[in-house]
Amino acid sequence: MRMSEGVEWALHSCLNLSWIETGEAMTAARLAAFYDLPAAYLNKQLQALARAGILASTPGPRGGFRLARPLDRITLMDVVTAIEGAEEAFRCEQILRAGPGGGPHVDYRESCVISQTMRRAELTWRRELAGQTLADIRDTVESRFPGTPDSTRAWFART
Amino acid sequence: MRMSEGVEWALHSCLNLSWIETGEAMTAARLAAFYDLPAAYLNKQLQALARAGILASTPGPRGGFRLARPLDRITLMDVVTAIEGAEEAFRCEQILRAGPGGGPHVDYRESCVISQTMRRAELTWRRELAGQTLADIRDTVESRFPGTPDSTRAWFART
DNA sequence: GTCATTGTACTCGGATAAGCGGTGTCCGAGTACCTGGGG
DNA sequence: CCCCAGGTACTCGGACACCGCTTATCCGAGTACAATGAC
Repeated sequence: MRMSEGVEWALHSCLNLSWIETGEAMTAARLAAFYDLPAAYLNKQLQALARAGILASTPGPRGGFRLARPLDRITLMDVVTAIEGAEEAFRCEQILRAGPGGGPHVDYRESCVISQTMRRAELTWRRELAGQTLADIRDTVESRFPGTPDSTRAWFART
Repeated sequence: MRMSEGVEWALHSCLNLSWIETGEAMTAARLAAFYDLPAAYLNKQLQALARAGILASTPGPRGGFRLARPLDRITLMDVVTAIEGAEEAFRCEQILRAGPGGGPHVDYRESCVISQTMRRAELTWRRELAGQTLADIRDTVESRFPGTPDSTRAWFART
């Protein structure tokens, strides 16, 4: 059970977008160059964020990606869902249905105690992710590493 | 990000093992027949549980699998770890290292705020899983569906 | 000088291949039981 | 009748194919800008 590494890329790229905010769009290629990532593949992930309404994209020259809304309205859950999809990690295949007392019209995702418990546990995780916004992350970073915004801006201005 | 379906099989099989407890071992084939699962593949999952010390296995005639310890000492986390492995879902690839201010000797799994937050969220999930034992599940099932232990025993006695 | 038109370069966007882990299967090592014969 | 040896059937255990998803790449659609020429 492993989460796509695109999630990490997306989170870092959103933070970078917030630090270089100039009203201008930033291309996927430049965002990729910052961490030496494959540009076309990062582009694919950013597309997913755009489809989810987290980023806004504009094609053509002077085009690229921008944040579609402020960081305090983007939760970690939003980003994870955009990249990974909305499906849960534990999926009850309802094997009880094939068992002795199994009926074809029972929804075992609801009635199976194992399914309930696993989903409840996963829900606490999702709630934790939904409770953290990218603004929280940004604030913590700026508090611990105050030079980050400036140096990031400088890097993108230089290249 | 999807969890192996073997986790579901393993959890249900452990409960069944607790209900048919007779001092005798139960073969993977019979456990698989209960839910109409591929026997050889379920066997593979049970092997993982045995390696993790959750089940005890004995080969040969009259062989099979038994619970290695009581259900109240088997947590959901134990089973998930046995099947899925101990690695975390979110793995910080330390892309900050390749960035402008990145140093080769910094452990970004520890210092990166994104990594910290993602891991903390995942930890709440793991803690939830570790706080639930299979005995809790069994008690809830027996409370809601009192006939389950008997009917399960009966099915295995019949076949 | 101003405007329209054409051409060009650049960006996202989705369609298209490679790699890898989960899924599924198979046969061998080892063990308990059964069978047959001897004491 | 009891004991022992050999054979047999059964189980786990790990090695071996298969498949779908993640990873990675490429080219086309569309747009803004620049260059060019007409007015």
